[in-house]
Amino acid sequence: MTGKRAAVRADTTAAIIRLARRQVETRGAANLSLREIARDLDMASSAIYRYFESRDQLLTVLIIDAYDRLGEAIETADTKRDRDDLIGRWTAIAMALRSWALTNRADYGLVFGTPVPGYEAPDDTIAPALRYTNVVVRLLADASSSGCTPSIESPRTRKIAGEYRYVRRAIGVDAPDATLLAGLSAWAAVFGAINQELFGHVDTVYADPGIHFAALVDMLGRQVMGLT
Amino acid sequence: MTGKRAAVRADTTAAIIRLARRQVETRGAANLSLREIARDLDMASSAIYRYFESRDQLLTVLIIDAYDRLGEAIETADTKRDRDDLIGRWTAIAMALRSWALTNRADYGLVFGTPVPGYEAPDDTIAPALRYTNVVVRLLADASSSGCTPSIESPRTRKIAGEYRYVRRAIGVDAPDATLLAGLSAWAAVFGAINQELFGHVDTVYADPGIHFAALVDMLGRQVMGLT
DNA sequence: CTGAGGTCAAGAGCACTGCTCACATTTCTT
DNA sequence: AAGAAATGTGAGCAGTGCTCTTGACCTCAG
Repeated sequence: MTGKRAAVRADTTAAIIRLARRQVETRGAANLSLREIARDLDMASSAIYRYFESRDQLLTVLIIDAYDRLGEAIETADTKRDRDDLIGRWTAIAMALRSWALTNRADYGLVFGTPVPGYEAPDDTIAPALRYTNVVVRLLADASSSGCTPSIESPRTRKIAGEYRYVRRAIGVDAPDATLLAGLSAWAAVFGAINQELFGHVDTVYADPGIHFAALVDMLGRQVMGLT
Repeated sequence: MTGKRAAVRADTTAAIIRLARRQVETRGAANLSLREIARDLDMASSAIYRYFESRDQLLTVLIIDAYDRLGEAIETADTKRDRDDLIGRWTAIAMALRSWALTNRADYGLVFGTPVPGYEAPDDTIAPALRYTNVVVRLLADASSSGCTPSIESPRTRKIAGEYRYVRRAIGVDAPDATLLAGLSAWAAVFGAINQELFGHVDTVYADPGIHFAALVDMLGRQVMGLT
């Protein structure tokens, strides 16, 4: 089953991905060139198509890979802490997200940057994409079930109550409105801050964005968990 | 001074920009084609270069334009409210940002999406880029000077105090640490939420993302202004 | 051990891209 | 009206993704 052929094939595939990732890092996804990869590998450009059926599919593989590595980073950050240590887990998750983003800028951009209009993410991206999400959802569930009440209030209107009823079902967390609002808001803030830092929208604002980020995460953690 | 020549030139320039914007909307910035614009305009592809020196420069013009329109949208949302109505201004600004983003997805992606590695934004983008920022900075300044104290606490360490000293100078707002933290965090949350919604990371979470967004903005506003 | 079937690479070629340059045409200025 | 400046043209270069035919190689069954 695993003859010489299969081994070589795996090597070549890995080499293509490696070079592709490097190109995306240095020149952006838009400038990924299959021909250049082929040149670097000393093979005909057409040979690449034995390994990936198109440029888009190569990019999709890169995206799946990125989701997967991100998921793993977030998961290990989470599971290193005691399950009861909610604040510790929150902080670890948020910090892991930021440092993964900083050390894998291209991957982050691929995954969380501008989507290409018309590009429909294939089904095999769904599961990897949910990995990092599930970690924070589980944290929210744990926070809720261990009786945390966030130090914020959710507005009470019919519309909002209905919306959060939907959210509860969608993410499978049976938490009160205020917890959902606080948690989703905190998660959005973390992503927003990372986006701003990585994509250069706050270059002149901070001396060291990491210090502000830590303060932000700390504040949000206390807020969601309701521990002043 | 403004003969036939200049008028025609202005028209052609506008037509190129219009077609370029439409291409970016439907196919993404990566697939912007000068040749196709030329074809649509019934002119030689080389003629485009009499109006824009390169594809990159055309994109830069689109970016500047986008920043400018965004700035205007945010400014008018802000100035429609009484200067004292801090919560009203905050809500108007955040809502205007979201609705601008939703109705100008391509522009939003151009401005806040994945930056191209190696692309250095030219100097003429700086001023337009600051327009929308200045609005929210001014709001923060007003909130601080009218005695709002946010309902959160900033962690107190030497590092954090030092960082916010820097931030105070950088954005020119003489507000206490807690106000800066709450304000910047709220701003990040708004952007994060819009990013997630627009770039398709929460498609299955909300029935109507707008309802959650309104609740989020409301909660953040009260938090920053310290009312309630 | 040999030959069939599957796998892989090569190279030519198509249609597209950004961009340049010499040249023709048109408009503005003097 | 004449010269200068602006504008459009078309050919051409170097690059791209992708396809297709052709031939070589490897693997495995008979």
